[in-house]
Amino acid sequence: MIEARHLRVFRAVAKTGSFSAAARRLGCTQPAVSQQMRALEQSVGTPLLVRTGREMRLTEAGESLARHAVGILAGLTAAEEELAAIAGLRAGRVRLVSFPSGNSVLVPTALAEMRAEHPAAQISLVEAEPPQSVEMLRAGDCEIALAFRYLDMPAAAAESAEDEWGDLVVRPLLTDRLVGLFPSRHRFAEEAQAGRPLEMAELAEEQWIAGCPRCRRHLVAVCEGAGFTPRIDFATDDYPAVAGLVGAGLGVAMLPELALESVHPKGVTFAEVRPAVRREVVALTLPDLARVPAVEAMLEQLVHAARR
Amino acid sequence: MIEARHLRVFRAVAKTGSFSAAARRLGCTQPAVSQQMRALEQSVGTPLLVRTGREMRLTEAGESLARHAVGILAGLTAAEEELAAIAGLRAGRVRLVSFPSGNSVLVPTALAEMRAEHPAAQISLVEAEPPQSVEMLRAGDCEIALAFRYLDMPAAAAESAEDEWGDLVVRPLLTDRLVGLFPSRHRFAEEAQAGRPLEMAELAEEQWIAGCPRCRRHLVAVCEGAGFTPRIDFATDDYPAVAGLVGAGLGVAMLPELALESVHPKGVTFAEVRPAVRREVVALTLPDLARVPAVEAMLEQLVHAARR
DNA sequence: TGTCGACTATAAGCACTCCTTAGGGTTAAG
DNA sequence: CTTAACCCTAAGGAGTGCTTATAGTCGACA
Repeated sequence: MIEARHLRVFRAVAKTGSFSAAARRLGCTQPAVSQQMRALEQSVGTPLLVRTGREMRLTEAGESLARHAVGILAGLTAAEEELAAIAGLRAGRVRLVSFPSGNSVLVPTALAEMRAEHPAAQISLVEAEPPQSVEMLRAGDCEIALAFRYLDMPAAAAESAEDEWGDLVVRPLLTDRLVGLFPSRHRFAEEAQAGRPLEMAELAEEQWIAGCPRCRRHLVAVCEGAGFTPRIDFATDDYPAVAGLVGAGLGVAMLPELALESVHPKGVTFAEVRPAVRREVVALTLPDLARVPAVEAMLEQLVHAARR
Repeated sequence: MIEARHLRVFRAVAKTGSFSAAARRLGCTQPAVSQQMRALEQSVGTPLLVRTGREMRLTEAGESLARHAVGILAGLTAAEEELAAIAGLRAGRVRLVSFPSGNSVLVPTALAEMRAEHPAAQISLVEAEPPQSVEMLRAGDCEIALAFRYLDMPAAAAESAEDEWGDLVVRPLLTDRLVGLFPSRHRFAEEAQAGRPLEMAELAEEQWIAGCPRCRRHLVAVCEGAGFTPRIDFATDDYPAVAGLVGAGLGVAMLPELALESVHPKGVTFAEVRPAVRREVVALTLPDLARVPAVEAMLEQLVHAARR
């Protein structure tokens, strides 16, 4: 088995024509070169060099190996340089999966900063809701998945338990509150405008507009924690659409702050609800991927962007 | 520095998708693979694999390295195969330098046997007289040089001293006698025909026809050892020409037996001369080259052919 | 749900490799 | 004849790599 170290030494010897010169070039002592060459000759089974007092010549086998060594060592250094580029963030790819409400503000600013600091990194972005995004992460279809979980849940809700993410690396980004959305003509709108928090229990008779399936399940759980089952008339994972429906007077809704940052619907009044419900937004990745430089840097930009 | 061993292990892991399977394929234990991969990841500075319980996937850096590894390992095995071919005499080149009288019988039969045993070996033949052939050997222009030296020389002749070949490898092939050549009409021809050996001293008054410069010097030394200085009228290194000149009655000569094997001149009578003069034909090579398989085999064929 | 089988990571021990220093022999130049 | 440069060999110490043994984890199957 020819080893790369052998070839590096052999090339130096072939180029300089001397063991001592090769040793100087390689930064080691001459006996080291001598031993390496002997080992190489033994491993290939035939002499490679002719020691003739004054000069050092190659045998036919030596010429042959020298020819091959050029390509092999070129390939090795090319590989090393490419990997060094990835490790040094002069290259590298990160596939990011995010849920829609994260895409509005958080992800764009993080991407902008990433682009500014590491222009060569290639970032791709795909939209997917949490259950699916984690699946993609485990399947190797992305490096980072943005997800969220609801805090302050009734103890009965086992869905958002501690080990929902299992062995994934969890980087908390931010926690945002859920706020209530009412049509401006709604009977609670004026009180909300005045700053009075609404009790969930007061909303037992309202018609509800829900978000994505997961958000919908969460809404049901929260309402049942407050003692009633919500009447859900519409459900869509398009947040602006939810706000639009509320503005049209078709019902009330509860959306995370983050989703509303870039939404300014007409005829909608926001209200704080009690008991407070918070949502934690996190970035997820696999333990090994967390050590990939490009992934590491992207995570860093995400937590930075989350601090506004 | 990426080492070849790393790449071999990495390729096995990438192909099988498992450390254990790679270990089985490589014929070692699983911890060995585990350690090698960790060392490789550390040396390139970024993770190459994603361990996700069930399966083993490559990171971007891993994919990159896998791409490069194909070419690098292909180059390595190509080099190993080519060197193995040279070492196994399925390839290999031997450049042989011989003097003219060796080319007539000895070298052709040796080449024929070499061709028969190792058809793939490429043998080239160049003609040169001993002083020059040794020079070519030292200059790297050939692998084997055929040469000769005279035995039974007067002690004064230091030229053919022990260290004429210095540190070269000397393989004795054969020793042939020098025989006298006389025109058949010569006064000694009849006695020679009867088998009476001629004394050198009897030839003091003859006209001589000499061979190559070296042979000529030797002739002078031998004659002076016998008490006279030869009168040399012609000198040529073409042995058939020497014999032809003798046959034409232009003088006497002394040629090695070997040179006469393929020469059957008309009008020439051979005679044994006293004191007997012998010539030793040897094959020379450099110590390192003596271990090159093709050179080794060619030397073997030469000594074999020398035994008729 | 519990157990079994397969996989990986880690630790300790041992052999081997590799590099160094030290010393000797040879060759070419001053 | 001396010097300098080169190569080889030998011996010692540091490091690498492999092995066995052990623990932990995941998925399958009853």
